[in-house]
Amino acid sequence: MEPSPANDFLSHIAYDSVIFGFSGERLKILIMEYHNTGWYALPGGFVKQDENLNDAVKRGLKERTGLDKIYLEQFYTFGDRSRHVPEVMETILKANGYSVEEYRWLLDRFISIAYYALINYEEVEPQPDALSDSMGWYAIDELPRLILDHNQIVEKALETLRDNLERKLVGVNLLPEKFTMKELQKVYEAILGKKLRRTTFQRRMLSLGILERHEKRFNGKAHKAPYLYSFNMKRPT
Amino acid sequence: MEPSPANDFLSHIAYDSVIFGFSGERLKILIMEYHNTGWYALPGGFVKQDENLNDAVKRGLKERTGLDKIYLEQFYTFGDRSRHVPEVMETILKANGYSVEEYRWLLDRFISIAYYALINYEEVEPQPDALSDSMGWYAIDELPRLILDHNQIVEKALETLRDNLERKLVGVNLLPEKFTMKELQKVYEAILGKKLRRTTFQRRMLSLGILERHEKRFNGKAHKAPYLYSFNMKRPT
DNA sequence: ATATTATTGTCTCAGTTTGTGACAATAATA
DNA sequence: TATTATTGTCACAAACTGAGACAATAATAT
Repeated sequence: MEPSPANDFLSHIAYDSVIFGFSGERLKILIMEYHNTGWYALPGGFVKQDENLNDAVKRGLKERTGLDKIYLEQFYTFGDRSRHVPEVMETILKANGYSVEEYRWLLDRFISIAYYALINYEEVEPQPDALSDSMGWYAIDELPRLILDHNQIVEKALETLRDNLERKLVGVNLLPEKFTMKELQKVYEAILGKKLRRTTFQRRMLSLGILERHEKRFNGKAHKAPYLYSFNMKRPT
Repeated sequence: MEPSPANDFLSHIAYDSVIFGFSGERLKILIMEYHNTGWYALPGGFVKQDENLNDAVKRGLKERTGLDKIYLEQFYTFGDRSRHVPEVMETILKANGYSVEEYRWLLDRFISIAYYALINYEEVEPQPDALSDSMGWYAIDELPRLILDHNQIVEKALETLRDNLERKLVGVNLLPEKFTMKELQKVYEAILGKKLRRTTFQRRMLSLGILERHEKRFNGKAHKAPYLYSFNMKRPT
């Protein structure tokens, strides 16, 4: 997030984003580390007075990843009182040399609207924000402890992603434009956390009629080369 | 909603609830009518400073319906700038004789967290709030025009309800404790907006293994009496 | 008592989808 | 030219679904 005079933003309202990427056959998310605290958190931000909520999230995503057209979905709004721990933000501000006076609004209680994003891992150059000195990928089963309720937020994001996987075919958003059937299967397996049967998976995907088959990809490996496919539908924004 | 000094509530944050009931073989929702305006709206409210978001919604639901343990689900948070039309709230306040000065915070921009609730129609005694003179049931295909984006909110609630119907078996929450298979089928048909095949429906419901069969219900009708069933799982809160 | 009526619970059979293994095709290597 | 690892497809069984048939049965009419 970008500290700024209070009146630029709607008070009490924040968003957090769980940005999924896929690499090395594993599902990962982007985590920020705050300066001088050893604390980890989800990338997030605030909503400007004259800005749509969804646009605020897109803006933040663009700043952190450089990407414009990302699969993005709102999945839950977290509003428990217990997520209000002003000491956390106070410590972060101090560790960054910001005046607690000037940014007092950050110490208020916030309700956070949580989004998850699916991106092509290879296209991203993670950009830490002003308060954090790094942003990096963490496999979802090897996350550090995150501040506040951010671990719960990730948990719920994963749940939702799994629920939506079959119904909305979101898996393809984690891959490059063209991909092999095996790569697609690996994505599904990483999200669901279980192995799938190759023949059944291939048959089902093909029967959906939304994959377009292209040329083969020759890997230089000593076996039959797989076809490349692309997703053949307008992807949701 | 209950007008009140600004500092009792979190600014910029509201909730709206789409309360579904089932009666006369139709799916209906509770709609409020504001005093002296002819305007209709979803029942909603605000979150107290020291209150969990979910508890605020439960509190509001209790006030409007008298019911305590309701199936309740958060489904989307609406945050477009376009939903900020201060003239609407101003008119409503004036029409009710409230001082616009004192309740100026109500004219601010609000982000609304939307919930849907499923209740047993017969148990409810709708209670209008201070600003409205009536609250009544409207069939979902005969809704009046609602203020702001409330018609869209209902639309999205319905979509979500339909999506969740099969996965979460929420249908039973609209019926009394014990119900016949035919009644359950009518609920499903009302939600999905289409007829279902009796035998297939019955077979599927029974195969789920979550319905408990009880005594028959004798309607006094000249035909075989149906069994009563009850739902045999802890219902989500 | 007995026939009639409307609805319910269950079964059957065909058609479709899914789980599972088999197998030929094929890039690169030995 | 044989070998190797994988890919695309098929075949068959098992499970599930759509659609109709039919007996069982509460109340009413005869």
